[in-house]
Amino acid sequence: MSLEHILLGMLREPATGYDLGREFSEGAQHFWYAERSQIYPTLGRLEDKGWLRSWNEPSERGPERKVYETTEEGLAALRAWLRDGPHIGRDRLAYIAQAFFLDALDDLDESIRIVKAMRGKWREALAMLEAGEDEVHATFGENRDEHPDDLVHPYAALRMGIRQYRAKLAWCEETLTVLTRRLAARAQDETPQPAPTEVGAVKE
Amino acid sequence: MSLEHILLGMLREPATGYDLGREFSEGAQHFWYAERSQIYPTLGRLEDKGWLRSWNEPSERGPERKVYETTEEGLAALRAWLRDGPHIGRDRLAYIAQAFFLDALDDLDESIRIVKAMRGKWREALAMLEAGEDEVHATFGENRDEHPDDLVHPYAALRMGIRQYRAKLAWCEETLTVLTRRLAARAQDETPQPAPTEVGAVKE
DNA sequence: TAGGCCATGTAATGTGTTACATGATTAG
DNA sequence: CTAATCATGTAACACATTACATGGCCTA
Repeated sequence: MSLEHILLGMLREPATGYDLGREFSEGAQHFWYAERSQIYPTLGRLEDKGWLRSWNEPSERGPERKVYETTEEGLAALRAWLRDGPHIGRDRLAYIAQAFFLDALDDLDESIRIVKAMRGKWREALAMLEAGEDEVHATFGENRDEHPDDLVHPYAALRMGIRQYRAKLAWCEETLTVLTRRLAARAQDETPQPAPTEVGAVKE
Repeated sequence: MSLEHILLGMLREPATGYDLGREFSEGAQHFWYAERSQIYPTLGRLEDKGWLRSWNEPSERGPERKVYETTEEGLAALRAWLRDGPHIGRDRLAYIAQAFFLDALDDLDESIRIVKAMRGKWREALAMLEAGEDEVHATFGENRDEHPDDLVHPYAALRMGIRQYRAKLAWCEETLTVLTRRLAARAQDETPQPAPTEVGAVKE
């Protein structure tokens, strides 16, 4: 199960279930998301297995905080999961499915509207990741050879997110070009030709 | 629910649950996957809603085939789903999580091994999509303005897949370069220096 | 005093996977 | 005769979402 291992990875630094939920929803972790209602029971299970330990701490405001931390056994489990090879699941990408079936609308204006909406969402997501990258550059410089050891992998993960969103955005531009040209061509077809010249011969 | 709408889209051409399952597992649909054990009950529900109709046909070999087809109401539901804006779910990408937490191994050779394994899988996936693209080019030419109308959206979906995999592969190369350089630098650090020259002053 | 954030969780429901059950036909 | 492919499905389990419950403290 992936969420378990992701929590093990995150809890090498102690945190509460609430903290983890916030990290997910603030997009600190662009590669995963979980609701708190899923996080709390999972933390309980991991503690039962001995992969996490926990203790209580008073909160500045609000109720007591239950702080968790990965144990040695938990770290071993995380390492086993990492060494187990890439966990590439089958993609379920509803937005590509939408692109695929968009001809059901038979309305290029609608298609264009939807692709532009995608572009808007992905631009926002990319901006967030690029802000993270800028911060890294400002702090440690642009030369990756000089980044501290423990930044290498998190930074690589960030780069993956950036590359993926850029690819999506490039696709939006490519697709908008194609759709717009087609729309223009169709508009022209429907315009009554002032002088048919010799094109008429090819008709049907 | 996405699977329902994807089946509605696919069943504009009549097919059986078995056929749909084969399309998913043969990668004809690179953006979605479902087991037959999920497909059959979903088809039943869609028929109850009146979004699909079905009839039986004898099979060439094997038991009777139950063929489904999208109804007018089903098509309307599909269109509503398409017009509803982009369905961009929160990503759950275990492989990026692995990249992120890989420092837990503290072993660059292992990191490199895992990134190479990712590259291998994605190369295969890309090759399949590119083969599909080649086929399109061979049949309809490379100029998208001249593709038939009903190919436009499926082809755009294919392009998205290709761009995504290319981005992943570019990331693999970038990451392998960084990791290899770092490995080399570390090996050099650990090699006993034959003549420390004046670098010794900076130690600690 | 109302709403937001802190902080814990449970319950019900929805979605997806794995394992199992059944049985015909065909190719090796 | 064995295995693969065709073809249907159910059942048990695992994972994820939405809604609900509780209550203190802080700010506007």
